[in-house]
Amino acid sequence: MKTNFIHTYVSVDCVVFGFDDDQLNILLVQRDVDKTGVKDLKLPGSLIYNEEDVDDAANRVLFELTGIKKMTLRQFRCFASPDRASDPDDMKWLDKAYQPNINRLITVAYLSLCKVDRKLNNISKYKQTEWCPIDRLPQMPFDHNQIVKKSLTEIRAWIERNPAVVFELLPHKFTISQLHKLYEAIYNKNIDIRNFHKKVATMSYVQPLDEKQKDVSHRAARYFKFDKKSYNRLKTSM
Amino acid sequence: MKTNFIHTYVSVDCVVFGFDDDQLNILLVQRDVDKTGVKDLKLPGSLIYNEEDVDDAANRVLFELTGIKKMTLRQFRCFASPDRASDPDDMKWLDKAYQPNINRLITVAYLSLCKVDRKLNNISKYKQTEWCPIDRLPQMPFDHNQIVKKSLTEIRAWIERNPAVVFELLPHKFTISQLHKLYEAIYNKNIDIRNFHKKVATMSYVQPLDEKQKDVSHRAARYFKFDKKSYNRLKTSM
DNA sequence: TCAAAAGTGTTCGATATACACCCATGC
DNA sequence: GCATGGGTGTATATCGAACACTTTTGA
Repeated sequence: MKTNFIHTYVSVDCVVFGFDDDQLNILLVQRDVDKTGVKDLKLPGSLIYNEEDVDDAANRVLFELTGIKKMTLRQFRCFASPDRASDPDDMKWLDKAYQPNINRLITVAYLSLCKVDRKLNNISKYKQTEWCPIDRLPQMPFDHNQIVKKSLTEIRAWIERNPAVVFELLPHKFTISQLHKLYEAIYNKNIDIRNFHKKVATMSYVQPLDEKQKDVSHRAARYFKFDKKSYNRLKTSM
Repeated sequence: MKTNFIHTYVSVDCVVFGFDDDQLNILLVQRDVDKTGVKDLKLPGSLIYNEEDVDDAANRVLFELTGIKKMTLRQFRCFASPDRASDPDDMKWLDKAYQPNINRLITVAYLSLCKVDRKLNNISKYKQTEWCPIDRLPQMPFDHNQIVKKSLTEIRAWIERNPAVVFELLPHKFTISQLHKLYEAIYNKNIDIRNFHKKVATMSYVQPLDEKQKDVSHRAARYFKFDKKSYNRLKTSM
């Protein structure tokens, strides 16, 4: 019997999106090797445990990263190129962070969404976490840049299938303007604000509150909320 | 250093769709254990090799199955539940087919498409392959039934992103009626034939041939072909 | 009174849906 | 001539895109 079947470690890596009223950001962590002055950022991730499903592993990584128990997440691809972990620096880091002689590493990539103003309970092993604008990402280890690139097309497909997820990126109370800017950032194009108002008006699950902005030097905008129940009612009736 | 990280084999499993002018079918293979009279069908798949990417492994499985070098395929999900390979029969089979003591197995699932009338060059290790209608699937080992279920929603998403792939399920020459039935099977609903004709007429890449059906006991239908060049021109101009 | 962002309606074209009859062929 | 499936057109509804001005507020 051949024994040249792969026998390997498997990891999960998470691309966590956040939105800061201006652009999309991704949450990166600092790799805990000794510093040489250069920043050394990567996607948060972990090898998975023996009795752990990949979804559970992704949830664990996100919990360690943010302190949030059940974050919305979505698996989007397995990356398994034989040479994805062949850079000497990356291999050295694997030796140190996990164990020696990990010659190959398969990873399962996840998308997740997080409010950027959320206090991140950095329970974790990570020295430092950092929101990084998607158009100014550093060079990252392994194939993390490629994973992020792929995640950008996936997030759109996700939102089209499930429009509720965008609200994970906004505060509980938000203005139409915030939602508008978020859509513009995700689709990377201008969206006519008048048509956008109409579109939102047809979403029964985006509901106006009585509350308005305060202390703004212009007309105060109304706050809206996302109503999960209305959304579910709508979706189950289809 | 903890050593309770998973260190495991990884497989690929392929859900190959075919269309027989009536319904969608999936290509299953017979598991080569000694028979007890009961059919024992599963998704075609394989452990992956040391120096092999998962996409390459899926291509290899499909080649061994059909004799076709580069089939259209699409990765859609990693299945990694810790107990997906815990059924005693399944474990016994793994022992025999691969090697002993595979206590856990992670699989990466792929979609692929194949013309059912294609001569399958069964190059392979498989005793027997069988097209099986999707609404009459047998009980399969591991979580293969779950994988197939998930694949049904994925195939729709795939076609919406890339309408060219449906033609992989039809002969090179096909009638509008065949295409119509195929769409009805994929979406599992009736589609008005007059509106369907109009829709097809807007697809510049579906082109009429001079040829018509022969020896049919009704008005002969015109054959059409899918023109890849027109399709690519259209897609790159968008 | 000015600056800055909020909020609002109409028109047009494209696309999707609903719906019914005549045509060609083999038997 | 009849059964079988092939092929066609029109009317309506819906959706998305284009487009500009008035309102509110604080400074």
